[in-house]
Amino acid sequence: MSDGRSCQALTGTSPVGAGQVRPRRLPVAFFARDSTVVAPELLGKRFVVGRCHGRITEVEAYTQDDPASHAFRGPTPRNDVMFGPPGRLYVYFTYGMHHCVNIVTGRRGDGQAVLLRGVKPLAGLEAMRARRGPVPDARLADGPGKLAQAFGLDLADNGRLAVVYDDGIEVDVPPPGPRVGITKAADWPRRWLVRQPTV
DNA sequence: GGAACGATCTGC
DNA sequence: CAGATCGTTCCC
Repeated sequence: MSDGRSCQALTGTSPVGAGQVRPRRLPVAFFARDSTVVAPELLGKRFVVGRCHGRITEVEAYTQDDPASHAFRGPTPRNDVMFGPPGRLYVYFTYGMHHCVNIVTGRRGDGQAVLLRGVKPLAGLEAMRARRGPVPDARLADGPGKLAQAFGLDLADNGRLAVVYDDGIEVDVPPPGPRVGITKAADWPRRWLVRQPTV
């Protein structure tokens, strides 16, 4: 920890911490805002679970007044974490076979979250490949279910603290577009993707 | 107690 | 474009 080598790994051409400034972990306060504000700001940030790191490339915002949100009808055993403190992972199981990963936003009691829909793998590629099987690296985590599988996240991780770093990378934040994979309020412009797929 | 429906992915 | 596959939620 205190030797020079661990610092070296965070500088230079390494994909981890490739920005100009020292990587800074996003504080809980970052997430204690409306999901429609937090979501676009998460683009270009680095999502970390153990050794697996990924540059966030696609997100969707869900608020409590959103008919498409799990929080729309109030707290339930499944969505309870959404109403808890910000900065936690809200993981749910769907379609009988997939997990999806959110980060809770807003104040305690709000019922908001940002769905992580895609990241570009930066580190821990071996673990991701092992979990995802024979697919191109670019396809390891370019979808909500794939992202959860690549990072090894499931219901056991529901409510855990989210680990996200700001590497100081400049991201051209695009205007939001309609959401996908839902039937209710799909046209609400609450989906953000980085312009160039290779952030 | 039962039925309908997914914030999806993959292969045909 | 349909099938996989099962937990959650809602209705009776």
